[in-house]
Amino acid sequence: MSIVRVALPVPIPQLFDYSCDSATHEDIGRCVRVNFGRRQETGVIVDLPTESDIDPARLKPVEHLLREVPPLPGDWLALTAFVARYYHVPQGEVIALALPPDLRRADEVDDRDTDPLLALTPAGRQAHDEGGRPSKARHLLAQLQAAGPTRKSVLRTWPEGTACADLLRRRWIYAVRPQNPARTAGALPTLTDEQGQVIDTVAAHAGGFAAYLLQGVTGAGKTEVYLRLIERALAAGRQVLVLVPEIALTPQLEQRVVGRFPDADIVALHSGVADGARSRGFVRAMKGEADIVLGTRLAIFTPLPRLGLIVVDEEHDPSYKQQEGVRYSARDLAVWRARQREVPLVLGSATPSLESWRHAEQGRYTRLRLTQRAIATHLPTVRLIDTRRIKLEDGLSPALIKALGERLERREQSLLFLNRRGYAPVLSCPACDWISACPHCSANCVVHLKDRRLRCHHCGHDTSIPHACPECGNQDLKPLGRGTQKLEEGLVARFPEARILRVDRDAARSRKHWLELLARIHAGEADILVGTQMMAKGHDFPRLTLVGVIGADGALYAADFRAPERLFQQMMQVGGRAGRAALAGEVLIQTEFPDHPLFQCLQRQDTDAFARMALAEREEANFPPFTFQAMLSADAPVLDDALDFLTRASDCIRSDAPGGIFLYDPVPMRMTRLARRERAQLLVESASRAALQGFLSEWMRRLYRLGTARDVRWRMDVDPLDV
DNA sequence: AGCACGCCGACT
DNA sequence: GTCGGCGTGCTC
Repeated sequence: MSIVRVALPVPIPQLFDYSCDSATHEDIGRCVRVNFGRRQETGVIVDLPTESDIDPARLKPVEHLLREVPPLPGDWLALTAFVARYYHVPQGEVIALALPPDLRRADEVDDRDTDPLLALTPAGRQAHDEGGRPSKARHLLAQLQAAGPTRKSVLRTWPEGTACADLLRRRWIYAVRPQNPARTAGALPTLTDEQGQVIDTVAAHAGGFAAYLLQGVTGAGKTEVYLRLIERALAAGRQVLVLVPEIALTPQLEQRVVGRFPDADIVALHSGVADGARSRGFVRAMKGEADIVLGTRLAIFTPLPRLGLIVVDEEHDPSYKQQEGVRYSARDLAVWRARQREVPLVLGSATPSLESWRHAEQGRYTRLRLTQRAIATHLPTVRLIDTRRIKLEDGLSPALIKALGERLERREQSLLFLNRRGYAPVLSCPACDWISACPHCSANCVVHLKDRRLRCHHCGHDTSIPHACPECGNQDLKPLGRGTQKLEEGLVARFPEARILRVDRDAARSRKHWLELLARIHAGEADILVGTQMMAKGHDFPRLTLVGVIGADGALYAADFRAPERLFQQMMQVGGRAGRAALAGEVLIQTEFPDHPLFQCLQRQDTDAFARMALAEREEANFPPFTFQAMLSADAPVLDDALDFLTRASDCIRSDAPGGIFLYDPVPMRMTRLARRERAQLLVESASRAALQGFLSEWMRRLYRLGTARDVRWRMDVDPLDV
């Protein structure tokens, strides 16, 4: 009779022991079905302890041990254990998040992908021809050579069929992908000297852990560097993990990877991938069959037995941080995982996060630079338009209007960037004080004139636009401010001959809509694009030569200390859209603060100067990355209950907090009300990550014991992005 | 989180 | 007299 220690998907910071006659160490990492309280749950065996702290008589037996699926590997369990420790969440919740739902239920995994057609690789043919000491593996190899490509299920019935996994592991055989086009042996782009040096540097230490911060402006050829490094890893028989930001709407990198490695087994993991395919990809990766896993933050949890390289593209992107549930940072976990598996890690960005920048400064990461634009001729020129003394027409300055007119004449594309969708951010009554406040949030409902709706962009509240003021009956309600729809409307009136295309979350409702829009833009069916931040990323538009930025100043007023960093990153990114190919690009930024250092750095496109300045400010103010933070937040139907909880949470440890730990006072969150709940937060800070972690462990122990009023919910966020 | 138990208020 | 409110406590 053995004891199994099980992680269950419940918000209790413990593991649970069960008895199980048949379990052995081979079963660590396997799913089990167990009775838990009144109900049944699926968990994962994380250990096989010799004895339990629980009275043996109280141990319930495991209901079912699922042996149909291979066990999760030890390093994967270690990763989930680390996430549980670092982010202070129960390991069972981490596992529930990391494991595809189908797998946790251990349904029969679809055979379409698990029964691949197997064939010899060149290495396999070589091994076969060379002969060597007879073994099961070589015997099976000879059979397969004679029989030609064979389904795995068939091969398994052969005398030495069990050696199949061994052959796959040695990369003597591979899964033939039916839809593979013939390998395009087209000429690879010529590398610049810089690219060559970067690749050599990383490749020189391919055998162990090393973190690289690859800094290169848009068009400097970061992707080509990734591809060459991937190529080398694959040639060495290793798997590669590539993380991309949550704009999985852009299939761009995926296409380039697929195009470059047509023979590789590539697993894509993003929000557009259905559960079934996700499970199959997970299993293929775990079995060592997949060569490349390309996905958004969740992909960091893919088990990869032959892992040889991790790439994090656009490492500064905030979408690597999960903002609910288990609040992990996939970028930070990538560093941990690379160290754990002793493989190199490449963090790429044109505008690195200040956290990574600091790590590079401290020598924890090796900085690599790509300064030359590999593709286009020049960087775009950036012009700041001082809007303080000029009259704007439809939100546009004369200079921007003139620039747009010139592009129309030259039949080039323009992009107007306005990070505010809808027609106007608020509807107001000039006669009284009424505004279109959301009934559930401390935010205003946005006017969507197209479908005559008022919508809250935070909670989704949706009503029709009233015909008269609900307060005073005035029929003349005025939309205030300007969103993408209104900007579009003004442009249509001003440039009636131009083809104007709005690209925001309303226009690109689904992946399908978005791909259609992209296709139209590429086909040259638009002269002026009006877009939100979804236009900032990915995609190069060859005829795009003008980017106009409207309403950038908001970030300068923002209370969030990271707002300027984000603005700079976004501006650099959106500016990078302009003038690729042979056409020179121009970026016009309308601002009331043309002298602001941020805009000055932007004009010179001097990322280093901006980073130095921003870091100096952060150090002065004692903000991250010079200090480490955690945020305890609570919400309840009534603000006072949330504040009350946080006060008690603070009181339960305040007197025991070691020196160097700063506990702030509980305060209402910036957006206090969200979806009928009122929210408050309590910040903890320390100059030492270890000290903060030690404090958090003790605090969490006490918090779980602290009684919670029934309608209060709380959570801990380690390394929060929004403070 | 669920789901029990348990102890006080207004209802057939 | 019961149905049911939600405070408290436990789940191997």
